[in-house]
This record gives sequence, C-alpha cells and structure tokens, in this order.
Amino acid sequence: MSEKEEKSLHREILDTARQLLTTTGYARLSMRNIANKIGYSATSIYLYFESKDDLVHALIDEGVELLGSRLSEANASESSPAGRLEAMCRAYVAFGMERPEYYEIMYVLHPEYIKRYPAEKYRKARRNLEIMAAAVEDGIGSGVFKHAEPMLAANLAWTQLHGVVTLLSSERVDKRIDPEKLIDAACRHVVASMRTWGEQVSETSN
Amino acid sequence: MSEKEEKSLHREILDTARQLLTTTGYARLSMRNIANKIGYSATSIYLYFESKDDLVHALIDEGVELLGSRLSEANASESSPAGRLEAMCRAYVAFGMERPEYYEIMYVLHPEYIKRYPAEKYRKARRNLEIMAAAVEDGIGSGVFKHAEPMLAANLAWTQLHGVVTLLSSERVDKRIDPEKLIDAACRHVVASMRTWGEQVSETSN
DNA sequence: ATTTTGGGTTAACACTGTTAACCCTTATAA
DNA sequence: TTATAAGGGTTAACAGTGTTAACCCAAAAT
Repeated sequence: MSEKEEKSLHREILDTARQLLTTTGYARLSMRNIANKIGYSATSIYLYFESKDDLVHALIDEGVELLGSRLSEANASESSPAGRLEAMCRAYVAFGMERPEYYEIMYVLHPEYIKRYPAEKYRKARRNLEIMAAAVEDGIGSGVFKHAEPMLAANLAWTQLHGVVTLLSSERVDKRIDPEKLIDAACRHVVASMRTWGEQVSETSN
Repeated sequence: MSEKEEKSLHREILDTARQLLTTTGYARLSMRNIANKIGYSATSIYLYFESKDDLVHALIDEGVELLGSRLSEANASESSPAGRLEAMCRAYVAFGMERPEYYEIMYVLHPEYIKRYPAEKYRKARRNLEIMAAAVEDGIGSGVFKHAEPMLAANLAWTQLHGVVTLLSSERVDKRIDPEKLIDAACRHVVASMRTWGEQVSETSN
C-alpha cells in the first residue's frame, strides 16, 4: 500500500490468484493461500468475489482471452485455409502445453469441482472454435476441403487437439512416444482429414 | 453380518466404494461416506488400504480390466484390421460415455489429486493400447494401412478418442452438435487416416 | 451529534484425508 | 492356568478446505 494504493483489492486478489495458479497449480489455489500472500483474511475475498468458482471464472476468462489472441495471431500468420488451420492447431496445442494450469481450469476440471462457466461467457469461449470453423469454411469454399459440416469438422479437430494436450500434459502417453512427433502428427492429421473427407464414407469391410 | 460374514471387509469396502463412485461420482467419494454406508469408522478402511489413493487405484484396476474386456470383445467381433480397429474405437468411446466415473479416475484426474498409478500396474493399462496397435500392425502387414509407426498411430487414435469422450461427457461441446455424429465421425476418421497416411506429408502451402 | 455504510475482521460450521492412542476379544506361550 | 501377544476395531485429534454469521471500527452522510 505504499506506491500504488489505488490498485484495488479486486485486482490484487486476481493477480495473486493467477500467480498462485501458474506457479503452484490449481490444487494449491485456496482462499487462505491467496489471502495470506496479500496480507488479508480469507473471508475478505468474498467482498469482491461471490465464491471461489467466481474467482476461477475470472481466471478462465483470462485464459480464453489468451488462447483467443494466440489463435487469431496464428490465423493471421498464414493466408491459405489449410495453412491457417494448421497454424491454429499448433497454436492451440502450444497454449495447452505451455499453460497447463490455464488449460486445466478451462477445459479439464470436472463441472463437479468447478461450477459451470456462466452461459453468457460461453460465447467468447465459443468464438475461439468459430475462428477455426471459419478457416474450414474458407477451405470448403475454395475447394481444397471437402466437408459438408464445418462446425462438426471444427469440433472434430478440437477433440483431436484436446486429446493430445490432455494426455500429453498429464503424462499418460508412453514415454517411448516422442511428444513432438505426436503433436506434429495430430496437427498435420487434422488438416489432411479436411482434404479427404468424401473417401471415408465407404464401408469398412475390408 | 447375517448371511455372508466371510465377505471380507476388504471386499465390502471396495464394493461400497465402487457403488458410491458410480452413483455419486468421484467428488463425493470420501472415506467417511464409504465407512458410513457399511457401518464402520472411517479409519478402519486404513486397515485394508494404505490410503484413499490406494483404494482408488484398486478401482482403476477394475476400470482397466473392464475396458480391456470390451476392447478384446470388439477386436474379436470383426476379422479385417480396419473392421477390428473401428469396432475398438466405438467400444472405447462407448465405455467412456457409459462409465464416466471409471473413465474419470482412469484418464482424467490430474496426478495432483490422485497419486500416480503404480508403475507396475501400468503394463496392464498399456496392454489395452497394444491391442489397438496390433490391429494397426496387421493392417500395415496386409497393405490396407500405410503407416510407418504403429505405436505412434495407435496413440494418435487414442488421443482422438480420448478428446471426444472427455469433451462430450464434460458437456463442453456445443449442444447444436449431435454427439452421435461426432463420435461416428471420430471413429470413421481414425480408421480412414490409417489408410491414407502417405499423402499427407506434402507441404500445406495451398 | 447521530446514524449509516463500506471494508475489514474473528469465530465457527461442516467437510476432507490421515495419524496416534486406545480398547477389547481371541489366540498363543510359559 | 495364567501371562502375553496380536488382530480388528474404535475415538480424538490435526491440518487443511470453502463458506457464513456476527462483529468492529473509521469515515461519510444526515
């Protein structure tokens, strides 16, 4: 409270929570831990946040924003639909691997432990997927991608990337598998599948 | 203690834990909850299990076994490598969607909350992936699949399926997407990608 | 001068996993 | 037969969690 006392407690709490989250992980992000770090009592946090979930939702917001800017950046770095899509895939995985704590509260934690992300805020989160869907649509428009449903395709891509991120960063993938190779395969894979969609409707009988 | 008193407490604890897990989820699986249901004190559980993690590991064992039998069954239900692989994909996702509580403790919970699954037991869990890898190898052998690294391919398939299961069952996928369609796309997709691997090494410049 | 209010506190509740100390019955040993 | 040991269970307690209720005090408003 020496130099910047108008740095509202709301901000200070959020800053400390973020720092605690990124350094020690969600498991050790407790109201009392936050309060201790800033020299207040734990209950004073409730003057600025409805609940711990409310606080975490604010952090999720930051994460969504962060990922969004990464995706937009990747999207702008390439011109072709395929190039844009692949760049975004790599950006998505990179975000997930570099900021596992953010990723955890955003996409991993069970809704049992952390209350539902408010419906209104969903739109911003969904926007991120729509950026990818747009690239898919462009690809379809220019004929390089053959796919009937862009949203379905984008979600399929998302599940692939999400699977790679979560299994890798929870260290469940066999160590004999090179993570970089897996990531690379997944990203190239997502793009490749957009090109060849029609051929796979054939029955898998042989 | 009336009819079957030789049903050891060890078993009784495990049975109650499983029931509690599958009905109320991991979030409400506590030592005291288990103990109350069987009329013992919470600490008596420690006479039969080292810790809560130890107990959960036993449940994970069951889950691994369950999934394993499902995969084997699927593997045996078809003859062609492609058919076997696709059947296993569907079996994997079906297991994940039907038994989300098992799936959660097996593949979702952060190692921060639940201690590392013992290294020795890993082999059994890994066996499940190896069943899938075997189908991939067979496909390569018979020429229908073009892939250099079966283990990498199997892991890539795994990440795709895992992503679908986790995002769907945590209800993070937009409701306008039909879950069945997404699952179907993912499974067909995994198989299809095995057939056309060589073509995707080309640069994504257009 | 009195009242209201904003911003903070402490105490407490109901949980969690886990440990230490104890208790009682049964089986074993001297 | 008596003393000892062991098995199987208990209660009390610790350190931690999110959250609520009651309180307290200084500053602003009436």
